[in-house]
Amino acid sequence: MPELPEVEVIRRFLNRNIVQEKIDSLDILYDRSVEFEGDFNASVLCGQRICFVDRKGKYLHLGLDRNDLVIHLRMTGQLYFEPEREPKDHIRWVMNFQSGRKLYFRDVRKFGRLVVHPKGAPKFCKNAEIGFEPWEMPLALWFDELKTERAIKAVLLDQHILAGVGNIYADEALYQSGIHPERKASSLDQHEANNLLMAVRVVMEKGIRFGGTTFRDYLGGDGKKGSMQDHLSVYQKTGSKCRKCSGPISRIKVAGRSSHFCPRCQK
DNA sequence: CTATAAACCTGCTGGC
DNA sequence: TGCCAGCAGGTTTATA
Repeated sequence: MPELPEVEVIRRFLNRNIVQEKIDSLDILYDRSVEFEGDFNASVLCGQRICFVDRKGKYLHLGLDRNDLVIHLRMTGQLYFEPEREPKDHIRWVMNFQSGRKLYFRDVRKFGRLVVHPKGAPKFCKNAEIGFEPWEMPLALWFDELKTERAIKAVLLDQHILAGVGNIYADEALYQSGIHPERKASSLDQHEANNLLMAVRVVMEKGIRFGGTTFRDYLGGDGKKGSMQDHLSVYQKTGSKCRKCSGPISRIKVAGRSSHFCPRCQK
């Protein structure tokens, strides 16, 4: 579900709401939704304070006194307090704070994970380092990463290169910069590469500003839907008119994902 | 190195 | 109304 902008909206919510809170307990309702990187269990969290709420790409990183928590919402994960006005089915874990507040994790498809790490620099991706935030990626390195035969969209979606780009914002950034999703990454010149990275930054800033994109499950931590879906140009707009040339938006499969683009504006 | 599929899961939609 | 295929914002692993 959520890409960088949606996770950032949730991060800001958590940052306002759970920093300095002390954990009392973690109730695990579905075992596989929680993993432990080390020889301990949920009871280690008791009494620990939330020191900070950070984010790397689509991963949330909660720093505790003696552990680090990494949360990935995958496709349908949601985090919120006060479930009386939210669905109360599909809850996978509940974090109880000593203040009495409860943070709920709801996840219909059960792909999301809370991973408890020992204190230190937690690993986000499984077998490799996670890539740069779009705003921190150096232009020269970005251009270097494009020296591959892969489709440009596959590179955009690769979390080891850029962190946080998913299917929606990849399609939007490619549209904004006039680049066809199937173009070989190595065929982009310096100018196109720069434009594309700038487009990623702009479209993500816009996504954050509008509170994220809600097609089905996404909710900000306050339980509110985002409105970025009303400001998209191509994603999920197959057949409707291109904003630039009025031609129909196409949909094809690239890198195993459905991809939406304007055949006339994106070469 | 790259590309594709499958696995992990459930629910919704559209066609017949 | 019922059934079934296909699809969904993601990541990892296996296979070609």
